[in-house]
Amino acid sequence: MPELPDVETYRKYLEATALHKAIVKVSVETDLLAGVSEKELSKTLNNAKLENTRRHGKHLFIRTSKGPWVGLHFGMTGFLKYYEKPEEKPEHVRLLLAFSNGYRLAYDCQRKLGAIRIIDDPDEFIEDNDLGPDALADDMDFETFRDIIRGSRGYIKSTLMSQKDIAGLGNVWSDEILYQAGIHPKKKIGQLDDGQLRKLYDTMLDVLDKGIRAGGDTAKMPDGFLTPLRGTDSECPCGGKVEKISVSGRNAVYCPRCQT
DNA sequence: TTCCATGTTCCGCA
DNA sequence: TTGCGGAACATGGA
Repeated sequence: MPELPDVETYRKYLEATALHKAIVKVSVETDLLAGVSEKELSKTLNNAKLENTRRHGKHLFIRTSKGPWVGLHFGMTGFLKYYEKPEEKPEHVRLLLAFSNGYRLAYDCQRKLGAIRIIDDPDEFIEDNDLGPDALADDMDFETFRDIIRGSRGYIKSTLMSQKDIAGLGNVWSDEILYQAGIHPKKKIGQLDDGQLRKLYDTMLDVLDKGIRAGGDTAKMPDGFLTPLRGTDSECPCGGKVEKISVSGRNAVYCPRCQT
């Protein structure tokens, strides 16, 4: 479920498990390679170590001891798993690193919508791909947020989800933020006043923080949150029914009573 | 069997 | 020309 809270969780997981260990073997599924050959990837990773990580939006960057970074994007179904016993291997492994201590790190991606890259400079990558500032970046203050949102004209949900505007929010967490802020997903940006944008900004930071603390697990969010109610015919605490509508081709889940 | 999915990219229309 | 909304994409589970 890789939006910002999930990718941040994978980043911490990788930092806690797979750093500073010599890589002795690399296997990769070539379909997911983006702008890099299998040979180049192997050359960069073999006998190298993973030194540190960085996240921008839904992208995870891992610096190797040889200099270049490995860039991982998780698509809709990607995740990381670190394990020792071969029988713990997950089902759709697309990149597998074996370390000298016998453990392995798997990048799993069932639907192949993720990507594996070699990146010389993450900042350059962010610029080349027109990614907006990360939703949790230090310099994402309210004024910056407001100016970014005001620079767009469509539905508020679409703008929140646009990685070119703000990087990190996807379908599920944008729904949660709008729900907590009491704003209808199909509200046009021109219809929102600064007070509502302020509320949206505060809510975004709060929801992402709680999402990260839950390890990105939408089912584990406490009462009063929308994410555990997705997909079911559920009732909002207000007593109304949670509904689904299409916004820019995505499923938006919301409460028509609480969100106007 | 058909539909649907938490991702991005691309095309057509205002 | 630019930006937005929707379709398309790949894969497999319900």
